Amino acid sequence: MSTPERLIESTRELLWERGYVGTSPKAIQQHAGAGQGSMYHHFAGKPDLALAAIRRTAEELRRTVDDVLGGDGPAYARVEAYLLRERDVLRGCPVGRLTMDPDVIADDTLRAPVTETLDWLRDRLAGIVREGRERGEFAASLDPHRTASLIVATVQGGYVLARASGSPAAFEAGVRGLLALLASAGPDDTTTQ
Amino acid sequence: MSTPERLIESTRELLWERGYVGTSPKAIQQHAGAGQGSMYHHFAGKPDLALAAIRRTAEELRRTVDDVLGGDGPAYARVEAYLLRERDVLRGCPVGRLTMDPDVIADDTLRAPVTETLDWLRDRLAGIVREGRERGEFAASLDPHRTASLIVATVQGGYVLARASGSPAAFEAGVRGLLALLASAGPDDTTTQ
DNA sequence: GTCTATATTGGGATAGAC
DNA sequence: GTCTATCCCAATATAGAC
Repeated sequence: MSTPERLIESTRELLWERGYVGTSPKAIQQHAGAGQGSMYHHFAGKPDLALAAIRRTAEELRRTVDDVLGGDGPAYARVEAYLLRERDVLRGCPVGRLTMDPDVIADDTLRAPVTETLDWLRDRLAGIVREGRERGEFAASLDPHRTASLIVATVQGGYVLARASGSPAAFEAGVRGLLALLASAGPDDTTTQ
Repeated sequence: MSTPERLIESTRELLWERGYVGTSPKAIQQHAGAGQGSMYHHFAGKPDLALAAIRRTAEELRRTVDDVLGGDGPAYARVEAYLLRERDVLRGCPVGRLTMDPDVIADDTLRAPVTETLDWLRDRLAGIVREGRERGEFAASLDPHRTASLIVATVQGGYVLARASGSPAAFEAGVRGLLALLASAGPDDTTTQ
């Protein structure tokens, strides 16, 4: 791998592990096996390198989600596939965790890919819920936007619970709770309001 | 307020705003209007001060939750009250955000109050769901532990969405999505499995 | 209890040689 | 392109005077 590549990949990992504030240029260089001058030759500085790393992580997340959501089965099954997909639960979401980074949130350029990715994810899920509703798989009363927000929040919050308890079980519990409620939101459900 | 008090309160605010990694002793001192020596006279160092701050924040959260959850109305209403309680949404959860702090998670002493608080919160909600189920307010099939995990995850993840988009609306959307599903999980709901 | 002085390491970067 | 030297300031303390 080229030096710029190694620098970006190292930044991605450190950003995931320690966040933006907790990641120093020196740590990146050491992880990448690159010298000081080398890093500053290829990138303007820490924010520039972080931007490249965040963009790539965001792209990768979209591809992964598209893979798991791309089928044409029933809406419930696609949402289920998304929720149950393999994850490195204890590491958390490499995009979502950046929202807790004050210096990322304060910088419009760094923040943009985070905003866009989570917006995209929610809208993608909302489309699937809407489809399911139109096909009569979900109750007509199920709000696609709100339900999609709930799905994304469950995942993001599941990471918080898992990291707090030190176990993926907490993530799993929340996801199972959501799936049970979604399963009960079929078109036959007359109590849904 | 005494100097130790001001130091603890300042640490609480900075921890909430910038996290543990992003909070320096110097910043705390300036925020508290205390000198270097003064801080090290009252506290052993950054971890010691952070522990005092985290413990107090955790206690405060428990009291707040107890206040809103303490009534004796229907289970749904109590959960609703919890979900709709006033929050500083864009600041996020002062306890939950610490799970994204690598130095907190790596230190058992700092991490303990975080683990305990989120465990306690989930168990408290599980108890309410269980009560509601026993009273016939919720479907018998509703799993208390999983549902409680879902509720906590929705809130924690709602903060992520809100901070990503820069608006509390995203938090609200997820919560509304959850409330709609919970409302449909009454005892009459025969589709719940 | 609080202050100032001092110390070590790291953060984040620029300059210029090779 | 990469390396080393250098810079300045912040992070996180300790020591000892007041």
